[in-house]
Order: sequence, then C-alpha cells, then structure tokens
Amino acid sequence: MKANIKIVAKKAGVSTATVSRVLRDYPGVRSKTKKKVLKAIKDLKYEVNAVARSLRQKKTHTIGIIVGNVLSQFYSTIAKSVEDVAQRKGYNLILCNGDDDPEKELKYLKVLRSNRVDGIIFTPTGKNADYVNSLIESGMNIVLLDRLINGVECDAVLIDNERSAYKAVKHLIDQGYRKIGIIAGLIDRTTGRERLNGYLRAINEAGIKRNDDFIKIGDFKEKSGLELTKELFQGAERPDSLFVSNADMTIGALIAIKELGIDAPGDIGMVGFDDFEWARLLKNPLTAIRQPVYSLGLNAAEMLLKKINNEPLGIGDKPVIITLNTELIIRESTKKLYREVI
Amino acid sequence: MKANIKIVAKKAGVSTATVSRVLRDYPGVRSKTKKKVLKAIKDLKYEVNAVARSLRQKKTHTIGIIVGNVLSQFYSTIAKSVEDVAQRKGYNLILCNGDDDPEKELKYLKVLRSNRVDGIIFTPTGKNADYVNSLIESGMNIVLLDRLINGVECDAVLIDNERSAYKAVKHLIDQGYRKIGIIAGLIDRTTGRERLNGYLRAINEAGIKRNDDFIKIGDFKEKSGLELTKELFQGAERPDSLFVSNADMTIGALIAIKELGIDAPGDIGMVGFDDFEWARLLKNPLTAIRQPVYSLGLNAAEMLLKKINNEPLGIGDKPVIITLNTELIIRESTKKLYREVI
DNA sequence: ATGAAAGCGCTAACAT
DNA sequence: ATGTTAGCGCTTTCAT
Repeated sequence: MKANIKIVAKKAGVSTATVSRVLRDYPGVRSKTKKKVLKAIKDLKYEVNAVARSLRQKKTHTIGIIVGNVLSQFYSTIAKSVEDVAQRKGYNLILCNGDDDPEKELKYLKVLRSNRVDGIIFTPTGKNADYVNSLIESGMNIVLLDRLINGVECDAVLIDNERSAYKAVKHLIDQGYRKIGIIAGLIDRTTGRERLNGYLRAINEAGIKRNDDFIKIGDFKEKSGLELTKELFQGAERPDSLFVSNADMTIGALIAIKELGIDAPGDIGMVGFDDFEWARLLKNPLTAIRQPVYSLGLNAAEMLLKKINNEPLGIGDKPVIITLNTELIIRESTKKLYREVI
Repeated sequence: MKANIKIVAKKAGVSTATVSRVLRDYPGVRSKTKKKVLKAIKDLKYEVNAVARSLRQKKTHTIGIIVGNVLSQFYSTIAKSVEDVAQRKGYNLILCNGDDDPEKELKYLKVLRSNRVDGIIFTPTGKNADYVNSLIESGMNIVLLDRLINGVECDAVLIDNERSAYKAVKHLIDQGYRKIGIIAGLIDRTTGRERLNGYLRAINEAGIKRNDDFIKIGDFKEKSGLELTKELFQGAERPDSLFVSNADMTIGALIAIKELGIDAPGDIGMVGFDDFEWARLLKNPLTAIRQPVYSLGLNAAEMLLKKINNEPLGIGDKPVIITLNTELIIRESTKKLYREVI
C-alpha cells in the first residue's frame, strides 16, 4: 500500500511519465525500458492507485446500480447480470439497495454522483423525477430498468407488462376459469399499473364482468400477498382462480393458500408473475410468467456502457426503450378446469 | 457535474478552505458565512467530488465484498446484510462475484486494493493464501466470511459446521433412519470438510458402520446435487435418508428425488443444510439446518468497520474468530420412521 | 523515446 | 474566523 509511481520511477531510473506509459501499455516505450519498469513494479508490489487515476482522468470505470432489494431473486439476478457485463468490460459495480424507498433512492443517487460513477442503472420508485432530470442534464449516463418515471425522458429496458399479464389471465380464461382474482401491485408504478391493465383487458375481451371484490392492490411484498389472498378467499364471493402480479406476493399468496387449506389446482387455478427455480417442486407446480430477468440487466448494462463510450444507441437523441417479452410456463396449477371441460 | 469547490468559494466570496469546512461541518465557521456558502452550493447544485476527497484523505469510505455468486440466496443475503451495515455507517459497497473461482477472486482482490477500499469482506475459495497474506501485511483490513484459508491468520465470522451437520444427522438417526446418505461439498473448503466430519461423527457415535457408497462429494452447486442424488438412489444399496450439505445442492437433490418418483418422507428422510423461505411450501416441508446468514454478514461488516476505525476487536493481536450457531428446523421430511417407531 | 511540469479537486497545516 | 498553500498520486501536454 506504500509504493507510488514516484518510487517506482526512482527505482527503475526513469521518469514518472514513463512508468505511467508502461502502466497503460502506451506505445512508444523501448522494450528494454519497459522491462526495467515492470521489474521495479513487481519488486515493489506496486499497484496503481485507481483513485488518483480517476481524479486525473475524470473517469472512474465504475458504474452504480440501485435495485429494490437484493434479497429478491428478481433484483439479485439483475445485480448479477449487470456485474457480469461490467466485469467483462473492466468496470466496477457499486451496489445500492434502494429498498423501493424514494428517499433512499435519492440519497444513493447523490452518493453515486458524488463518487463520479460513469453511469447509473436503476429500478426507479418513480418519485425523484426532478433530481433524475437534473442528473441527466448534468451529463450523467442513466438507464432505467423495469420501470419508468413520470416526467423523465430516459433510455430504459422494460418488460411488456400489459401483454404478459393479459397472456396469463387469458390462459386462465381459456382453462375455463371465470371468477379470476388478482393481487395487483402499486399502481403508481408502471409495472403495477400495466399488469392490472392486462388483467382488465383479458377479462373484458372475454366478456367477464369486472368484479372489484376480486381486485386487490398490494405493495409487491410478500406480506401483502399473504394478507390480500386471505381477504380474497374469505370474502363474500370466492374466486375460482388467482393471478398474482409479482414473485414476492406470489410467495405470500402460496403461503396463504396453504394456510387456508385450499388446493391449487384442486380448488383454484393460479398463475404467478415471475417464475421460480422451485416452482416445479411444489405439490402443484406453479404456472408462471417467466420474465427474462437476466436479459433485462444485461441489456441495460450494455446500453449504459454504450452511452458511457459515446456509441450511438438509436437514431437521433430520442430515448431508446427496449421492451422484452415474457414466456408463459404452463404447469399443473392451471390445469383443472381444462381437463374437466374436455 | 461542473462546479467545484473553487467555483463555490468564488461565488460565496470566501476561500476554498472555508467551503471545505462547511462541507464537513467543521466547527469554527460563523453561521452567517456558513449560510452564504450553503446558498452558493445550492445555487450551483454542487456536490463534493468524493474521488478528490478520497485521494486527499487516503480514505475512500468504501468497502469491497467478494461473494461466490449473488444468485445464491446465501450470498445475496450476505450482500444485503453487509450493505445494510455499510449504509448505516456511511460506507459504499463495491460488489464482486468471485464465482468461487480462485482466479476471479485474485483479480477482484487486486481491483479492490487498486481502488483503495478501506476494507474487504470475502468468502474465500481458500486458494490465494500468499496474496491475502501480502494484503494483510500491507495493512488492508480483511474479514473472512463463512470459510477460512489454510495458512492465513485473519479475523473471520463462521458457522459451526461440524456441530450443525452432526445435529442434522443425529436427528435422522433419532428418527430411526440408519442408512444415511450424504451429499457433501468440496472437501478442500472448510465448510465441505467440517460438514462431512459432523456426519461421520454422528453415524460413528450411533454405531453405524460407514458406507462409502452413501458418501458423495459434490461441488456445492445444484447440478452436482441432482446428479449425485440420482447416483445415490440408483446404486446397489439404497439409503433410507439423505443429508445435503448446502442449499443449491439441496435444490438439485429435491429435483432428483421428484424425477425419481421418490417421496420424502414417504420413502426417505431428508435434511438440508440451509433453510428456504419456500421449504414449507413443498409437498413434504423440508427439515433443515437454518444458518444465521444475515447475522453472519452483519457480524463481519461490524467487525470490519471496527478494524477500519482502529477499534480493538479482541485481546492482543490474535485473529478474532466468531462462530455462530445454527438451528435445526424440524418439518415433515424427517417424520416417518419416528411415527412408525412410536 | 523519454522527461519536466502542470493540474485534476480536495483537505489540512499553518498563517493571519 | 478565515485565508494561503502544499500536496495526495496520477496522467498528459509540451519539450527535448
């Protein structure tokens, strides 16, 4: 931790400039000189001070990522994919858990700016439009992930939420279910709103009358999935099937169903948004919308690095928005009525 | 991104030193002056350049963490707990996925050193003893997590692996199982070795003869859990129960068992090392050793921050090793023989 | 091909 | 209470 470029230069009998050139593999250094320098570096166990380099170059080779909470499989997969890309391109990753809390998000945005990261990827709460706009204006490279912010024009990578939810609910309808409950997510988030819209469009197209008792709005967390599912099935009229808008709430819903002693597909049909590794291990393997989560992060990271390196993303300077498609994985949890109908 | 301390100073009509004092809430600035400065900061949307500050202070307020792979629940929980502590104390976190690959680990250790992080937490592969020793010697603050490195004296936070595995296998024995298979982990890792030792001690104490056909050595990954479980149950003699040494391999084992059409506890008893949120949702809820994973990361992070701030950890300068206990969560997957015996 | 020197933006010792 | 200034460790012109 002690040696610096000056000491190396002295030991090698050259100037600091020459050491710097060797460090960066800059052409125009005699191979004999290079050897001397490399030897000194090795002898002194010297490692370049990236902080000083960043200050001088005004480039940190670091990107920041703010996710909801790495404990969620969704977010940890994103963290992993972004890290994979970053790693491959020689960038470091500063990880921040925004906890889907606007204040924490703002704090972290400031921290990342203060640390002069070269770019930021984040899954926005949707609340800090002004600050994000000022960040963009000041030249910070930003890519939004999974959600948009009202009033912010920014490159983004998204899931086709409306169509995915539609697909899921349409599947339930095709299987013969008619009284379809939904645990929706926060409707001030694009994800929450659009998935609800997909549900509504599907039942509407099928000529099913909307029943507001079947629509529960949660907060994307396990607990609300649990509580709302119980409400749903203990209400006056009981749904014959359930669509849950994200993974954490699906876990909650599964626990609720187990506690209520309901059997799916024995008693009800069920589709979750987000697939799990262990979905197939359940007693009744769960039908689910599989999001290309890894790909979501991958695309965002590649997009960000292109921006950082001033490579063009699209045509002109309009924001580029990539929308990825999902896949419906059909398993046992939605099979019952279909079989009966046949 | 443009304003710097000089511009702020000029705008406020003071010196850069005064701005710096205000920035750090340093005492001895007239409140009137302070106000002027704060106004200039706000007007200019100035945010301190943490890179320059780090260079000057020789302190980055950043810690690095190298985990196996955030996709594992185990590692993402650790990442979260470390981040929680770091956040609370005003530290940033650079996240690295070492992928349990010694070369990647080495690379990241170098990157972190180059970036002059104030400390490093990592779950070592066990292979880079020399480099880690040189890091420690050079004054880097390091805390090892979950595993140790042969030939390295370093503070660490661990799980009591031997006793936990013993507890798990003893439970199987108490339930009446006698032909106990084990999917062990890499034995060059302390975790792999010690868990195997716990297994051996338990069967030994019970007077059960060791059967090497029942001992399979995996690599802690899902795939090996799947394959070895199949080997185990397709071998000449079939075990009546199974102990799996970590979470990922347990998932593999569960898949294998499902594919083989074996029922637990109907046909065999099963205990996993690591508990899952969804373990209770399985058809036969899984008995498991619950590790205090969050606490593992928490302790490591607190330990590291103490080291960074030169607070004493233990007595003298011996390495401090914290060993945390686990809990056996008994569910349906080990109940069969017990009931029969009664 | 190599070196001298300025300066990135900040802090901290010293001076006033 | 505030200002002056050196310098953290590096890169990058500009000379030679």
